[in-house]
Amino acid sequence: MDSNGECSSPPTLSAALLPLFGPPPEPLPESLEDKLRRVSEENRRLAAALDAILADRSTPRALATSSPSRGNAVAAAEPPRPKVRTVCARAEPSDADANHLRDCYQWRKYGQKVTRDNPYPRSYFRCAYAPSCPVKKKVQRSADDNLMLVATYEGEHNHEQRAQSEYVVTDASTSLHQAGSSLPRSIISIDSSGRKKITIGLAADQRPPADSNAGAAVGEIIVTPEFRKALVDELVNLLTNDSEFVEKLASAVADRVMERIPGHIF
DNA sequence: CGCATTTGACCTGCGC
DNA sequence: GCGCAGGTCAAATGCG
Repeated sequence: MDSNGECSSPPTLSAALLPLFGPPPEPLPESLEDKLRRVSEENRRLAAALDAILADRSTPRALATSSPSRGNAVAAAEPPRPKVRTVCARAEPSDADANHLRDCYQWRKYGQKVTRDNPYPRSYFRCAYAPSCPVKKKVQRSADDNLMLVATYEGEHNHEQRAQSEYVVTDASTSLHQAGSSLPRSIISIDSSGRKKITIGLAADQRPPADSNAGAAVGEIIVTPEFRKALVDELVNLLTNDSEFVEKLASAVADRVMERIPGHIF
């Protein structure tokens, strides 16, 4: 799948999922109620998929069994290193002087430093929720764009996330080069009970108004193409091995086809 | 008063 | 060994 969301590979499950991530082939008359029901159903399926992915990541043995040759070799040859990942986020203009990236964890700042290659100070944070949590976070504004925050996370949390939050996940190229457009965007939200919800295909102006969680921190995370590809790969890998999902998908496709047959009576 | 943040000092790793 | 840069510590400070 390329950066435009188009897929040039032979028909696979990922190709079958394409309608979930892109516009429908042709607009069908659909009431708001129908749309809400359809999106809710997609939410439910994707939430289950994400839960499975996260559960899989938290169990190294499961990863080792899914790719035995690579996983075992790496584990045997290299000492455990803290996992490092980088996230870019666009800060609100009103927060132009702030140097903090809000997310679903609680952080305590323990240092700040001006680095050589960047005029903006780098802030150092530790996870404040669990004293034993080894995760650290570095946040620094981009030297090129002072509204772009670059956060580097080291390590993995050994506890559940605590605060509720909602992220608007966008494609890097989209938000950098087509800012202001109404392209479909995905929303991943995590409520206080730890349940994840993904809403696919709703542009910003189509999203439902904020509910009782309006006070929650909202950050815009720009997903790099590498992260996006890894996420898609993992989703495809997981869903391909989920016979129940494949069965339900086939059933849903069949229903959709039947809907389009002229004269079909519901 | 307690907690989070600030900030200068100190520590550590790396290149020369 | 020395200097530099990044990372961390801890006392001072601010705020609710």
